[in-house]
Amino acid sequence: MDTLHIYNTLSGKKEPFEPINPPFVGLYVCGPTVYSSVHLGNCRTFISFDIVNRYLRYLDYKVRYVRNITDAGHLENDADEGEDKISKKARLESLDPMQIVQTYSLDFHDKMAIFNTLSPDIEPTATGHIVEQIEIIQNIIAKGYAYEINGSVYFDVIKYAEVENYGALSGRKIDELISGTRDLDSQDEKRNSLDFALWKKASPLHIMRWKSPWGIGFPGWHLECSVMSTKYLGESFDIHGGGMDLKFPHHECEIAQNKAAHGKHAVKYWLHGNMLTFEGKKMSKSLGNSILPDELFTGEHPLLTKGFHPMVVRFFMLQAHYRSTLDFSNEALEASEKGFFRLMTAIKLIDSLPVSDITEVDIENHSKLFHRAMNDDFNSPILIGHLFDLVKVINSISDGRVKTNQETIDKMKALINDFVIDVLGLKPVDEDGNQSVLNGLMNLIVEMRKRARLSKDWDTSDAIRDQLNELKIIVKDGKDGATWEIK
RNA sequence: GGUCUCGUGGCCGAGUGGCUAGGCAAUGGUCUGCAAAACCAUGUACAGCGGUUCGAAUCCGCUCGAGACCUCCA
Repeated sequence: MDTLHIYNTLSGKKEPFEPINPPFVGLYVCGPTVYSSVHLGNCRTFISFDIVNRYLRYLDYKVRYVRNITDAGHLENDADEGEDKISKKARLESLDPMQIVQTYSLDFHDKMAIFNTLSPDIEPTATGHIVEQIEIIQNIIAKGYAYEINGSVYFDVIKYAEVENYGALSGRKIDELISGTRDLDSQDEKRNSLDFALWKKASPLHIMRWKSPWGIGFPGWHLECSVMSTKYLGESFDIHGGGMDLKFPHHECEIAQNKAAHGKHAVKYWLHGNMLTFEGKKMSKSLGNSILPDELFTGEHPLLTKGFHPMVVRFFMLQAHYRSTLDFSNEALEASEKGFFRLMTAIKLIDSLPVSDITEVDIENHSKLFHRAMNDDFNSPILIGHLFDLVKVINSISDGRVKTNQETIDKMKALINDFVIDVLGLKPVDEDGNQSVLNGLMNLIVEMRKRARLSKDWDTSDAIRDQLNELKIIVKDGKDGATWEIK
């Protein structure tokens, strides 16, 4: 593919990417609910869309990337007594909800930076857009697609479905949805179990509360994305992304809200990233099989044999296509780790390649294949496959088996920079004073000194100790062997 | 139960009608004091059965298995 094609969930097909107002591109991605630490599954989605963002920018589109922070309105469940996740956590820990929000927003940003994802251009919060959310609710009520009851406002899905296709995105049919609903909870004040909350009345327990025309309450979860995406990207924008698990009902509700309020579907291309699985099952907090980024970096987790560098984890994720599930395992991570370092080692070789007058390398062809891979719905695993073809070429040049000239080397370097550093967002890792390497080295030196001492080779033993002293490393001989520390 | 997706060689994972994906692991070789690295070579992989076709991992049907969504989830 010579131009970018992306898979649109709405049509179920790969479509040529044609922005509404080129060269501008509006990109909205559903961000996290900040009531606990992000786990690896969450991170995968944001890394997937980081690639989308990066490649669009590489193609010189003027991207406005909006990713929200859900800091209110996300309910524990759909029942009437459903409690806001953040509100609940705050109550349980006797904290102000905004402390929870701050703690986990910082954690989220920290992890996104560690994974080398680019920051969104705008990162709006639900609590910062209460006024806009109230306005759109009033609008939807005025259009007749929402009703108030006991201080809460619900979207009338049945009425909406009479004129619009509710389920267009997720491929669901309204009749099947109605018959398929399980709970026949008589407590439910909604007209139909499919209806979803636009505004919820706050119970006395609920500490996050705002004034509204319907009394004290808080906004429904689905609403914020409709409001904030259109506020910052316009009533029609190009790409809306999110995890596959948000397709229904979250994104379906977003579409319904937008159509009810503005009479049109806001989004041109819907993109959905697939799940990270563990032993075949979706990694999620509720299943208790989630792994936190820090646990993976340090290896401090019962299911992990060792720690992995964030760039290795990123590389691992990019070796699968964003629309496929990816199964997490120690073995798979270890394979990626070796591959990643093979790639990085080859890249470092470029600067010291022998230069010839002639070239046997068709760098333009590599470039073409790289572009073709990414143009095909951001196919990063194919790109990585092609990168390893180039790795082989680089190593062969280094070994003197293949000849190439300076011009080709320059182009190669630029190409690697574009695709590895800019598009895939991978960066070399080895230079930042790796503690485990230091420990390994010191263990080695201490062991060699021990051997010298056992054979009463005091000259060698003392020379090692003195030279380490000069490096500000103190060796201390104790009863149980030597220890060391940095002065 | 309903809707949908997936099942690729030891592992991970691309690929949607004919052309070696790739990484890791494995085996043989070149190189090397020995290793490592690198390079070269090596895999009757497409859940099963049946069908369509000159030709199927790829399309269709059935069977088996796994998963996702239908309730909060990236």
